[in-house]
Amino acid sequence: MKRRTSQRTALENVFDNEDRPMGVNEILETAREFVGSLNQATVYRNLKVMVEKGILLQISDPVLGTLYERTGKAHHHHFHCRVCDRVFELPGCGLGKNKAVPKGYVTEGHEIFLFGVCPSCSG
Amino acid sequence: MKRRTSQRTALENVFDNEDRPMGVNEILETAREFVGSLNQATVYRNLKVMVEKGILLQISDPVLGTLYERTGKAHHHHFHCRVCDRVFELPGCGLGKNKAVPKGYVTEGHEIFLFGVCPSCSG
DNA sequence: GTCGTTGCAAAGCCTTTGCAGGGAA
DNA sequence: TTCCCTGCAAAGGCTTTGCAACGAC
Repeated sequence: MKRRTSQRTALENVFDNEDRPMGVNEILETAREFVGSLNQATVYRNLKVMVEKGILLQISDPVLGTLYERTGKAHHHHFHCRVCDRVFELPGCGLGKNKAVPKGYVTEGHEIFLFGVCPSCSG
Repeated sequence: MKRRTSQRTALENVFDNEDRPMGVNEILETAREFVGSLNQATVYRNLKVMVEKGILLQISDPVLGTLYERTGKAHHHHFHCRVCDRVFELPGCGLGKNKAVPKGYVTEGHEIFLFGVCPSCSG
């Protein structure tokens, strides 16, 4: 990732415009609004690089699979709407101090996924 | 799922002997100890049926992908050991009452994944 | 004997990779 | 001009599906 190309700028634009984890397909289609010829392989390659560089975070949705989001945000978790199948970021962390695990387990991190209906779909 | 075959018995044995979510490959290899000729496609087909019947639960590990576990257990969450890459079930739920979500979100369920080192690997 | 099940192979996704041409510096 | 990056197509995993043979009942 040493050269600035229109493809990479397109990908960054996508994440600038949508503050929400997205899958490869959505990223690809949105990015093509900027660079019509954008290829899937290029997207995969760049997403990988951006994750390694620490610009993006890879998360795993139980239904949608791999999603990508910008790093640098406050600790948060994810909400999957079963109606529109979009994932949203929820501020804060509902994990109580009783997240205590059984003796012998050493916890280093956690990921929480909530399921339900989002405001747009329940309103 | 109307006929009892040796293949299905083998699959049930696997879940009887290991109280831990497992991936297709591990399930297949373990089940082959009972039925050597067991085919991958058969495993996929039967796991699917068992999930539909409510015997098994399908969960999604961020690293390992799809895993299967027996249903009917108390509410619990999962712990992924980064050393041995096995997943364990942790009793109870550390999600506090402040799992309150922003206005407009309707929560119907949740899934928690903890990451770290398990007793066998940290001891 | 029926017809649900299995094994095998082919096909379908999603993701990665090899390669030659194209473009940033 | 250099050589990083892209597009294209082929190849790799994982999972599903079509089909003929098998076997539970």
